[in-house]
Amino acid sequence: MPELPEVEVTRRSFASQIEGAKILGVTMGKPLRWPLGCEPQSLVGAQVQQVRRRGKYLLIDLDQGMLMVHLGMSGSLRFAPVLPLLGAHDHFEMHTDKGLLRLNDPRRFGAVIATQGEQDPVARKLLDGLGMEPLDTQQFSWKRFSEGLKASRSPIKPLLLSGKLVVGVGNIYASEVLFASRIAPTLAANMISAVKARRLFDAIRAILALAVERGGTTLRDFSNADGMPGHFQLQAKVYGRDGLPCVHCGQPIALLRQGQRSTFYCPRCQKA
DNA sequence: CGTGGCTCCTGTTAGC
DNA sequence: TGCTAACAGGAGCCAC
Repeated sequence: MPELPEVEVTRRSFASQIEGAKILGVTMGKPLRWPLGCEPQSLVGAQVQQVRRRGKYLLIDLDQGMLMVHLGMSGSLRFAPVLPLLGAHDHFEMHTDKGLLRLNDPRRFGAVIATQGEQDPVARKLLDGLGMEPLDTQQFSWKRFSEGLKASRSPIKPLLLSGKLVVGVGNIYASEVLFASRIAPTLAANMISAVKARRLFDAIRAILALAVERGGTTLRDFSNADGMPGHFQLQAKVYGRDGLPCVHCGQPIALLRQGQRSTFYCPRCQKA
């Protein structure tokens, strides 16, 4: 469900509300991808300082330590003064003096991890090696991006998904940005022309920024921490549209598998 | 080291 | 209608 825009929209929807909150209690449901890493009770008394994001991780800074939250494939956060009774898929809840923060995650690929901070070995293992932040104009530079492409012989679609060059581009947006820049998903990164690489660089920034601005994509059931669905009907131009006519040329959209993930593209518009 | 395949888990949908 | 299999927005891990 959540790619960078959805994670960022979630962050913005509760960050300022939870700032300064004191933790009063923590409840865990079924196991998530990783254990919390500490006794839930040991978090009681800590104070939330700010909520940041790195890639698809939400980083909740505490006066002592840092919570890392990942939404995995099916996770969503809610933050509110009062919430309904815990449901079968609510696996983490943090009670604070400003409200309840709750993670609902049916598939449990998500995680909440308590660390000592960004230098904690557990945090470093997950954060080190992440690529550039595409919405950070300082960090996401054309120079580094084009050099990164030249350094890899991987097909471009799985490279985008890997997060090693640029973070936050998930399976939907990967297909969409490649369609927008008219690049075949199977093309080796180092074989992409400068013109196409520049289009891809621009498309990643533009499409992700627009998605954030519009409140994220609600393909199935995304909603932010206020419970509001996204309004970015990304009118996915290729994702999920196999067999349907390309919005640009009318040719049927094709579907292929790359690394166990579906890729959608137009065989005519996106030639190598 | 880079790359590709497998894996975790549950819910929904496509196909017979 | 009902069962079964395939597939789903992520990404770490392990074997080549």
